[in-house]
Amino acid sequence: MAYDHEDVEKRAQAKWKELNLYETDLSDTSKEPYYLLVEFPYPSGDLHIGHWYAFAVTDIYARMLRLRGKNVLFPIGFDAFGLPAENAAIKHGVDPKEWTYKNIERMRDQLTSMGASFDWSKEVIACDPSYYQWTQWLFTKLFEHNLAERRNAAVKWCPHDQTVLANEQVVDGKCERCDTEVEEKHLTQWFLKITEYADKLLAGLDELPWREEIKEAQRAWIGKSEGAHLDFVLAGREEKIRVFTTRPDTLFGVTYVVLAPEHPLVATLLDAVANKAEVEAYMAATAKKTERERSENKEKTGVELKGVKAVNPANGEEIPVFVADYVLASYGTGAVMAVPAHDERDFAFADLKGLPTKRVIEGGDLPHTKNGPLVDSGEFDGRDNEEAKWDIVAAAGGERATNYRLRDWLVSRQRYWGCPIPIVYDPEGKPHTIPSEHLPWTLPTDVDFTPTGEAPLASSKELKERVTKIFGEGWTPEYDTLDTFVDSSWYFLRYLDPKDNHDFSDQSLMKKWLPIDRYSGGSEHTTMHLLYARFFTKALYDLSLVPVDEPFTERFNRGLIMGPDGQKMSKSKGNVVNPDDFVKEYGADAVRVYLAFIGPYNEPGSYPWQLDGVASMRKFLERISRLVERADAGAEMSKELEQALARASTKIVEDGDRFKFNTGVAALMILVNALEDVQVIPTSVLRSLAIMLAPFAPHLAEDLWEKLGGEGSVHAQPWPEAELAAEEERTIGVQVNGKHRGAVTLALDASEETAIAIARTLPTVATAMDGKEPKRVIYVPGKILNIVV
RNA sequence: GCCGAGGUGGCGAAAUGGUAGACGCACCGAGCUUAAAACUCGGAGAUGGCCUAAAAACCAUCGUGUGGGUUCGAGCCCCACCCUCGGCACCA
Repeated sequence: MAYDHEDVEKRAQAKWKELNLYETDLSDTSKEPYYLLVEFPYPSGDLHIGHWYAFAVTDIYARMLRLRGKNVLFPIGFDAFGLPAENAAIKHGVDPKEWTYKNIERMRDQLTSMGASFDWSKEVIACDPSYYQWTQWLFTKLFEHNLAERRNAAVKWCPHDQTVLANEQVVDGKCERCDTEVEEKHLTQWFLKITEYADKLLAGLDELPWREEIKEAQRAWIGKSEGAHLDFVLAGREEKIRVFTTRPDTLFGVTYVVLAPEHPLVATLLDAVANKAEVEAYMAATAKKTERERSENKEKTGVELKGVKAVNPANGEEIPVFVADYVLASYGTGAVMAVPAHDERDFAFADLKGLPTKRVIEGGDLPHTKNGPLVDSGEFDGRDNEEAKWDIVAAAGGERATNYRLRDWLVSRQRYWGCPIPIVYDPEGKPHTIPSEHLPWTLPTDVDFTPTGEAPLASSKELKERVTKIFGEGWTPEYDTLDTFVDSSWYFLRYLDPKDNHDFSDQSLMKKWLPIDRYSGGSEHTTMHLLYARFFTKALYDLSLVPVDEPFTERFNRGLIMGPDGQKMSKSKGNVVNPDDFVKEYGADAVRVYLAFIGPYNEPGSYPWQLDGVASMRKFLERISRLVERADAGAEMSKELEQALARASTKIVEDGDRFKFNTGVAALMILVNALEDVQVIPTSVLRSLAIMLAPFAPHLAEDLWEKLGGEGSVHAQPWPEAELAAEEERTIGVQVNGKHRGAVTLALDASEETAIAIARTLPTVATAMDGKEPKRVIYVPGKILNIVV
């Protein structure tokens, strides 16, 4: 009794479109607003299994919330700037814009065909001038408030993609996109000052009810360290070396000082050192190494600056100064005080160079990194190291300092298909924002896409002429474009007012709809997009442009769908599952139900795609359609049926709110199993079943609703709020001496005496009691009876 | 190394401190069928016992990574350890 899923799907989708079911009236005040967000996709052109898992399962929740009477905003858009379009342009000579919009059109169809209930009227497309105009406007606001800055810095460069990258886009020293080893370059680039928000980003996490692993990953990424700045004067010279340390308590144990090879003082001191040639050779050698090579080579290297001595501010001791690449120029002050007795790295280096080790904290073997009483530390001897820490800093003339691992966000890219940075340079080379009347500052089309390391926009004649015409002779354009993560840092604000030509969003709607109730996405964005979006929101909040300082109340990172072999899907392993094949054979609904059933959605686990899984869900759906043929309007509603319905309804709602759709589906199966034992089923029961099925299998549910004579759409019905009747009796376990010995069914108000009497009739209980009388009885009505003899 | 999340049948998994393994996959048996598919019914943690022609039912012991502990009672709480996954890592 197979149903024709293609026909059912086509009819249902046409019906929803005609009824305009999913367009959210944002100003509606009769229902409680709920903003459900899922990360907008890059329009790669084809929906893979990951897209299905992301959108179809989130859609189940959107539909469930609507049935439960919420005014649900469930928008969609496209993160449409980015490299693949440009690469297609380079490879096949197509227009990146055309390529992108063609893909968007295709993906709209695919998303509709999975039965996703997106509100397409709110669609945003990041590469559309009506959108990027406001990306540009927001950038100018950040620039005006000194949160965007152009400066020269050591940056990561991807030689394959021919562009700089943000720190967050470098994974294990490789480009996140193309896996190419990144290089370090010194370039003048645009940065957003996310580090100014490091503390706020950290503090905000404490209040968020997110899973600990997401919060911890962000905390680790921000990497706050509290310590002190201390100055080591150079003996007989003007200069001093400023170090950052988290262990000022060990100051008396410093036996040498180390500068990073890139530290500016190294060059200054070069003429003063006795071994200039050796130092220069070392600097040249380290300059050739990537940061990754340096950190992978645990064997430390370095040379002494002979003839130079630093003075320990605590005791006036003169100690040697080294240049070594185990000290990073980019962290702290680029210089450290070395305490071999209480730091593993310094210990290793001192060991290598035969440098002295001086213990200042009592305790175990060296290097000893734990706390303890101070020794050999002058007036501080005997005090607890932690307790004396700040007194030592004060005595040494230092000051408290905090350092972050987080770096400012590098946002300029030497690529074409991105949002043009809304900046022009005056004849002196000073940057100016482009006034809002000239926004959108459109992306020129007369460019050469071939990557040369030079930004493609530099080849545009039109752009240069445009700048000259508007700003005058001698003014020049900015040629870089923005990182696409800038586009995606605020798209969720635009959904509230996507067509507004006068503002980036609507203030009163933001007040009503923000923060976003629930944001569903991938764990790969934990320290990228999710951090950037929080930063943007906080910055815009401080500029009074948005009413909230955290964008997302709840965040769920979904798991990963693996190949049938349990391995990550990849073409080279040949284990890639194409959802289209399954949709064609079993229907979109079966694939949706399978994805919901595969495992909990609230945990970032990984689930293998079982080849028989979708088929079994299809069978389940067919069993439901067969049930519907047994509908009888005159059949009597029994108490058992009512309870079965109530149990399913309650369970699905509870589990849905926890993003546990697997047990929700199971609850539905239990109900269906029970209904199969009933000869004639009241129509009202089956209608309730159709409504509860609707979030999971929206097309079939619509079809069944019609067959059951329901009015309108099943998706516009109220959730069946059957009430769970108070139970009268329950089967509970009986234990003797804490060991399970059987089960008895008891009235919930049965007395302890009754419970014991009935339990004793069980042979297993009687045997276990061995004729003895109970010494103690634990009886929790409805839960357990434990007889201790 | 540090931080976080986990570890339950052949597989995906379920269980507010109270009958561990719901629900499903795969599997086994039976029915329907000329046959198969589909469908329907039933079974199933392991080991042993009892009864048998054989099975079921029934009974016992063991069983949620390992070892301890708290508790009348632990998959769940506490301590130590092992393993898997994720994050950070020469960050001073």
